[in-house]
Amino acid sequence: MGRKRSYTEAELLDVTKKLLLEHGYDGFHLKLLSEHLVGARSTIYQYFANKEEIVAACMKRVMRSIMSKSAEVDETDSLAALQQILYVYVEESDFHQLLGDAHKINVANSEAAARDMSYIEQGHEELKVQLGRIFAKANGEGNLRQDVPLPAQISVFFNLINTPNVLRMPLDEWSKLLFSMWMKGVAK
Amino acid sequence: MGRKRSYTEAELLDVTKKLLLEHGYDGFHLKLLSEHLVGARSTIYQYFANKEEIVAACMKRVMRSIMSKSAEVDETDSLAALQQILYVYVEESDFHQLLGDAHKINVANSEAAARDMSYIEQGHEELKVQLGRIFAKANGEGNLRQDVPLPAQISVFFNLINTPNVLRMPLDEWSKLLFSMWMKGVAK
Amino acid sequence: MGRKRSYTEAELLDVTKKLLLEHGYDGFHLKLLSEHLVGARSTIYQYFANKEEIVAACMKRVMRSIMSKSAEVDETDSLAALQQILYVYVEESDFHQLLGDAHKINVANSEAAARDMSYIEQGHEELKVQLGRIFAKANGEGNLRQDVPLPAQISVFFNLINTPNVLRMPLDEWSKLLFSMWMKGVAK
Amino acid sequence: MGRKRSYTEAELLDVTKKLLLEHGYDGFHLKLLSEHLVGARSTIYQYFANKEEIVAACMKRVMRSIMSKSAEVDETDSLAALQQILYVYVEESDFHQLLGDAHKINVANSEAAARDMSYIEQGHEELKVQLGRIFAKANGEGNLRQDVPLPAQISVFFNLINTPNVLRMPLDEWSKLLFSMWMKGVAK
DNA sequence: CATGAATGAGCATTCATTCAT
DNA sequence: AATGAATGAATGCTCATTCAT
Repeated sequence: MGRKRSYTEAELLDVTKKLLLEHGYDGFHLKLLSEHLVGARSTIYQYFANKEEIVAACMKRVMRSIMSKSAEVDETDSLAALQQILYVYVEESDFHQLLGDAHKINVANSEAAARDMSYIEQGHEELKVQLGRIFAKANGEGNLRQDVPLPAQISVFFNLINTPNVLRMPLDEWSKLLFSMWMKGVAK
Repeated sequence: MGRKRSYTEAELLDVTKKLLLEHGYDGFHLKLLSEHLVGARSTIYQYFANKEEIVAACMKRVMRSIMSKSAEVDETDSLAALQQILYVYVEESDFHQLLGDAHKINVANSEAAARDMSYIEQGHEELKVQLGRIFAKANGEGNLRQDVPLPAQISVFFNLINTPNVLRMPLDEWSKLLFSMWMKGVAK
Repeated sequence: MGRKRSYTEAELLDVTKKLLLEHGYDGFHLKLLSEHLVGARSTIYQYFANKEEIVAACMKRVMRSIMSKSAEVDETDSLAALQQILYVYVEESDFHQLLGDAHKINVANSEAAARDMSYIEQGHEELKVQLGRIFAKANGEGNLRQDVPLPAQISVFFNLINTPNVLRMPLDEWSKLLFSMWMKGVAK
Repeated sequence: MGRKRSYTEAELLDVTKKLLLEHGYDGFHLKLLSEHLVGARSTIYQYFANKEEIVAACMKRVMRSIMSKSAEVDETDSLAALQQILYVYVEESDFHQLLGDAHKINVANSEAAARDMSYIEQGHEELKVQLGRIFAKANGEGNLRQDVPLPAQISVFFNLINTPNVLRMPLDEWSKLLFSMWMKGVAK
C-alpha cells in the first residue's frame, strides 16, 4: 500500500470552486490550483485526468447541491415556494457565475467531463421545469401581474439572485428583502 | 503615403469588445483577435503596443460612450431620470460584464493603458455619484419605500440591467417593462 | 523523488559563459543555450526564471571566483602582489569582456537578477580599491616611474590582461612575461 | 527626378558606426538606426539592400581610413614608425572593437557584403604585414629585447591601443605616453 | 524617392501533461 | 501514491524586409 493521500477530492474541488470564482475559467490554471493545495502540481493527476475533468466535476458538484436543495422545496403554496427557491439560489449564488463558463469546457478530450457536462445540462432543464411549474401555478392562482409577460417576470426573478448583497445582511433576511421588492416593487 | 490600412482602429476595438464579451479577459488572445480581422497577428502592433493597451482602449471607449449618454439624462423629474438611466444602461448592458475584468489588466507595462484605466476609474465614480444623487432626490420626494434600505434598492435597480431580455423585445420597451416591475413589483 | 536532472546548474552556467563570450549579450538566446544543452528550451526554466537571471548568475559566478582568488593575494611585497594579481586576472581574462555587457541586463523584471548585479557592482568596487591600494604602496616605496601619471600606469596594467596569448604559453609564464614587459619595457 | 535624399550614405554609415560601438553587432537594429536618422525605417533600403550590407560597408569604410593613414607612415626609422603607427591606431581605436564582430556578419545573403568583408580581410593581412616588417626591422637594428619572443612584443604593442585614456589626454600625447611605457616600462 | 502598412520568422515565456524515480 | 523534471504547444512581442501608395 502506498502513501496516504494528502488531500481529499472534495478539498480539491472546493479550492477549484474558489479559484474559478476568483479568476474565471480562463484564469484558472493547474499551477494556481496546486499552489493552493499541499502537494506538487503533478499530484493532481492522481485525482483527475485533466483540467477539463476537474472543472466539470466541480460544476457538477455545485449543480448536485443546488438540485438536492431545490428538490426539498414545498410547492404547495406557490408564493412561499418561490420565496424558498429564491433563498436556495441566493445561498448558492456563485452557482450561475460558475456555470456561466460551462460552454468553454472542451469536452472532446475527456469522456468523464462529457458525462458531467451532460448531467449539468439535464439539471438545468429540471430546474427550469420546476420554476416554470411554480410560476404557472402562481399565475393560475391570480397572484401575478397580467400586463407583464410571464417569461419577463421569471427572468427578473432569476436575475435577482445576482444582486450584490451590499449591506452584508444574513442571507435569509436578504432573500426575503429581495422577494419583497420583487413582489411589491420599490415605489411608496 | 504608405499603404492603406486594412482596418480601422475602431473596427479593431469593436472586434475586441465582441471577443472580450465572448471569452472574458483571460480567454482573449491576440491570435484570436487576428483571426477575426483580416491580416497577420503582428499587424495589430501597428495599432497598439501590447495586449493591455488594446483591452484598456476598448474599455475606455465603452465607458466614454456610457458617460456621454448618461450625461444627457434630464434629472429634473427623478423617477423619469431613473427610467432614462435604466434605458441607457440596458442599451449598453455589456458594459458591466466588460468592465468587471478591468482589475485584471496589468498596468505596469504600459503608460497608455494606465491612463485609460484611470479614466475608467474616474468614470465609475462619476456614474455612482449621479445615481446616488438621483436616488437621494427620489427618496427625498417620498417616491420610494421606506421599509427597504436605500442601498438595497439601488443594488436591485443596478442589477436589473443584466436581466436577460428573453423575449427579445426592443430595448426601449424592455427597459420600461423592467422599470415598471422594479417600481410596482410583479404581484397583482 | 522525481526524475534525475539531466544537467547541473553549474553546467548550464558554464555553457552560458562560453556562449556569452562567443556571441555577446545581445547574441545570446535561450534557443542557442538549449542547443548546447541536452534538453528542450523550456527545461531551462526549471533552473532560472528568465534570461536575465541566467546571465546575471553567470556573471556573479565569475565575479565570485575572481574575488576569492584576488583576496588570497599577499600584499606585503607590492610588486610581487601586482604580479600575482596579473596572474589571477590573466587566468580569468574572459572576466572583463563578460562583465562589459553587465549594464545591458534589464534588472526590472527580476529580483534575483537585481541582487546578483548589485553583488557584481560591489565586487567591482572592492577590486578597484585593492588595486589602488597596492599601486599606492608600490609608488610610495619608489618602485614606479614618476614621469607618468599613476592612473595611466594602472590603466596600462589593467589593459595588459586582454593581450592575446598568441604563443599559447602556459598562463603563469605568460603573465610573468607580461609583467616583465610592463615593468621593464621592450627596449633593449 | 524624384525627391532629394534626406541624408547621405556617409551620414548613414557614421550613425551606424556610432550605434555599432554603443550596442555591438547584435544590439544594432535597423529600427534603432532609423531612429537616429530623419526618415522612415524603410527608406534605409534605398541605400542598402539589407542589414548585413550596412554593417559591412561601415566596417569597410573604417578599414579604408586606417589603411590610408597607415600607408603614409614613414618606415625609415623603425621606432619612429612604430610610434606613428601607434598614434594612427589610437586615433581610430574604435576600429578593433568594431571589427571584432566582423565574423558575425552572415555573408551568405549578400554579394556586396561578401565583397566588403573580403576587402576587410585583405586589409587585415596588409596591416599585419606592415607591422611585422617594421618590427623585424627594429629587431634587426637591435632595438628590442631579445629575452621576450617578438610575437609577444607585437601582441602587447597592439593591445596597447585599447588602453582606456582615463586622463582624457590629447591623443598625440596619450599615444606618446603609451609608447614610452611600452618601450621603457613603468619601473623606476 | 519616400514612406506607412503588412508580414513572417524568430525568441521569451507559460502551462498542461507525461515520465522516471 | 507522490513528485520533481522534461517537454511541446501556444502566445506575446520584435524586427528585417517587402508592398502599395
